[in-house]
Amino acid sequence: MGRSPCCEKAHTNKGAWTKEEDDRLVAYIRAHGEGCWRSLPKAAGLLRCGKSCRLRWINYLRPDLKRGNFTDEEDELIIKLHGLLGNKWSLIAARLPGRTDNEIKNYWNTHIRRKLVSRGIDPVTHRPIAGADHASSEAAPTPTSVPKRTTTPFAIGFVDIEDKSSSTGGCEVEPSPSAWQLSEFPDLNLELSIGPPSQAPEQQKSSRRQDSSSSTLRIQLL
DNA sequence: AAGCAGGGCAACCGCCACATA
DNA sequence: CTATGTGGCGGTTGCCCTGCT
Repeated sequence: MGRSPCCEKAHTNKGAWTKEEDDRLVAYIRAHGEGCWRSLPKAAGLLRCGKSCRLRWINYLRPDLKRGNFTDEEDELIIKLHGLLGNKWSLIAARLPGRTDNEIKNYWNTHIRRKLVSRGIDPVTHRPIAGADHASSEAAPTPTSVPKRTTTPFAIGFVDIEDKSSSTGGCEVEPSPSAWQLSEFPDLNLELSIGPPSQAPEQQKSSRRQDSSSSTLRIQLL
């Protein structure tokens, strides 16, 4: 049996948001807070899908968004986190206050990817392109080869991850396919632990799931 | 000045995990 | 235990802007 659509597509607007729609959404969320995205559009008088409202709020309207250019420090942090986590944009975004997963994803695809290539580094594997000397390249799985949204194998073999949150077995700590990455960042001192999310309060509130996305991956870069 | 190409970014789509009835 | 609803995530698309010819 098929899933019911998330909204009545026939009666919803699509495409770019207008100023008026933005105002309505912001006003509604200010008055009632986030939550229940499905019913929000109707309650707020918006002809939009709930998902669309959520995305618009999270990626563009949230007051705590930084916007503007990424700093070099942010660049480097993203690169390092990507090396560890792969395309787990939401996890990466959680470590960059004021930045959204969508923003980081776009930034990665447009800027950082090229930056790495120009440095001679493969943006997927974070290893030197071509002539890569690490002959151990025998198909070491890359971070991005992590199966989509299963229990997240953080794939960090050098640290014990204690999973307090998971009801589904939580974070599998697999033999480290990414252990090699440490050698890429000799100056990187990481503290990894699962703990309470240190993200924006409303983000926490709306976070229902107790999987790898909501488990906080505490990474301290020293 | 006009046309074209490429890049950047907002938004959409489809899938998945979890909660709940 | 199963079916269904909802929220969240990552990948992808397509429009718009800018720079180049």
